[in-house]
Amino acid sequence: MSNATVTKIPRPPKEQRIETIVESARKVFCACGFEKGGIEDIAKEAGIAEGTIYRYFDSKQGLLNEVLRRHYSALFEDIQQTLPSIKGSGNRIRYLIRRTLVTISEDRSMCGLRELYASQSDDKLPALSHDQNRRMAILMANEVKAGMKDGTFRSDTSPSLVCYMIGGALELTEHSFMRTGKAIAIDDVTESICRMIHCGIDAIDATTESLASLVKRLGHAADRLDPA
Amino acid sequence: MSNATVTKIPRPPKEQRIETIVESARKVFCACGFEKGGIEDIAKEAGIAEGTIYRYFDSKQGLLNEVLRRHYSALFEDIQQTLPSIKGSGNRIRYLIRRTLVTISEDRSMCGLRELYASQSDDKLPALSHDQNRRMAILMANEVKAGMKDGTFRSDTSPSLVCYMIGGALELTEHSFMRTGKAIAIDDVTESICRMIHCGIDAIDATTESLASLVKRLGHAADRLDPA
DNA sequence: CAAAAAAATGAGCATCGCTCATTATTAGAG
DNA sequence: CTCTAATAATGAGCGATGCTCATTTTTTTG
Repeated sequence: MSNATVTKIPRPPKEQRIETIVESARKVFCACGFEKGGIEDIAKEAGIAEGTIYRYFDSKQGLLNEVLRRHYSALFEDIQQTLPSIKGSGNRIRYLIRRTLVTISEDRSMCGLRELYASQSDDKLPALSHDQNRRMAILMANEVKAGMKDGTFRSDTSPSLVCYMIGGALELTEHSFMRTGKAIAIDDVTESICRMIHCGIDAIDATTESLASLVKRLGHAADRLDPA
Repeated sequence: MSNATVTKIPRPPKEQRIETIVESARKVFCACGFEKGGIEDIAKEAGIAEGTIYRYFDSKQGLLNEVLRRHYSALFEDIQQTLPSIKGSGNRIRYLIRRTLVTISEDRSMCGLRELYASQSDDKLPALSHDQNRRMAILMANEVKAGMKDGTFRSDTSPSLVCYMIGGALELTEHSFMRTGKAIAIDDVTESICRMIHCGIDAIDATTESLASLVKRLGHAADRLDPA
């Protein structure tokens, strides 16, 4: 078969092959979802045989793991670079909330995978998505703890529960985005969540500011009427 | 084959057959999970052929739908009976939170299904679990709106976001319960969530104290100015 | 009782993740 | 370069499973 027109295509190095496979998997998963995106499709997209994929990955799930790992590692690198430059627990929490919303907005198809993924970990692997969620939760919990320590936050606060609430708000906003496709009002949502965290929903007769001044004025008035 | 020992077993009525199938499905799903619980297992458990199941249900997913629908319909009937007897938006929200936590604690295996289910609705049916979550969200949102209307809550609150936060806290508490199996401190969690909703996490000890003392002093002052 | 309708059956289809014997390519030694 | 061993790639096919449908069994109707 030494036909003159046949040019031998040298095998790409291992690294590049993995790159091709992961990128093909990402495309297929994003386009079809995890369940419907078959190994066959990924192999075709990558221009290789199915079996080759299994030389580099244990399973379809493992392939998804890698796709998501790469996606998240970029996000976390970004966060870890930015976070130290922000001062104040409250501001850092606000940043984490906002940054997450930006990520959700940026990549709708990937979010679909993430959602699917989070629940898939029935009893199989310690799912990567959980790890990433936990990582984010840890970052937030640290900020809450820091805030409790320096007196910014109440000391009887449960950091994990606060994170659950923030996480829940983000997750359900994501859900809603996935379903409706309606753009997320990032700044509005961020501020709403922050306000909620900081002040709750109870009505205070006046705003906090005027309450403070009211306390002062009433204090003065009381001083005159009833000097301590 | 008219053997004397063979007794003809009459076919059960349609209703009872469905009952048997759904109950068998519940058992199998709870024991093995949705993925690993095969139609074959359900058929065996029910003592019928696989094909018979498909006379009454379109698909395995449809069968799970019915299992969950029945589970939730009992919960919601209970809630709808109890809710009107509770006065005050805040108290009704507290009840909804607590009732959900009780449900989660009561039925761990069912929760596993619910979780799985919530995410499975990639683009298939409008998943039932979402419907139920939405139903609960609507109940809560109504309470938040009522509270905003009667002045209990701030008027710039976003009802849906509040529900997202509560829902998130509940869902992640559920997650944690599912993973660790550690009992949920129902009352503690309920109170933490409620406190968070009402007051946020900001430290206000100073304000609260001064408000309390202020009230006292104002009371004294008022006594002098306007002796009863 | 006979015929028609309804219910139940289970062998088998289709799909899909995954394996492994076979083939192709590369690397290293002489 | 040639021969050989190691490595990579292939794709037919296996096993599992949700689901179908021609056939059989039971019930209802006249």
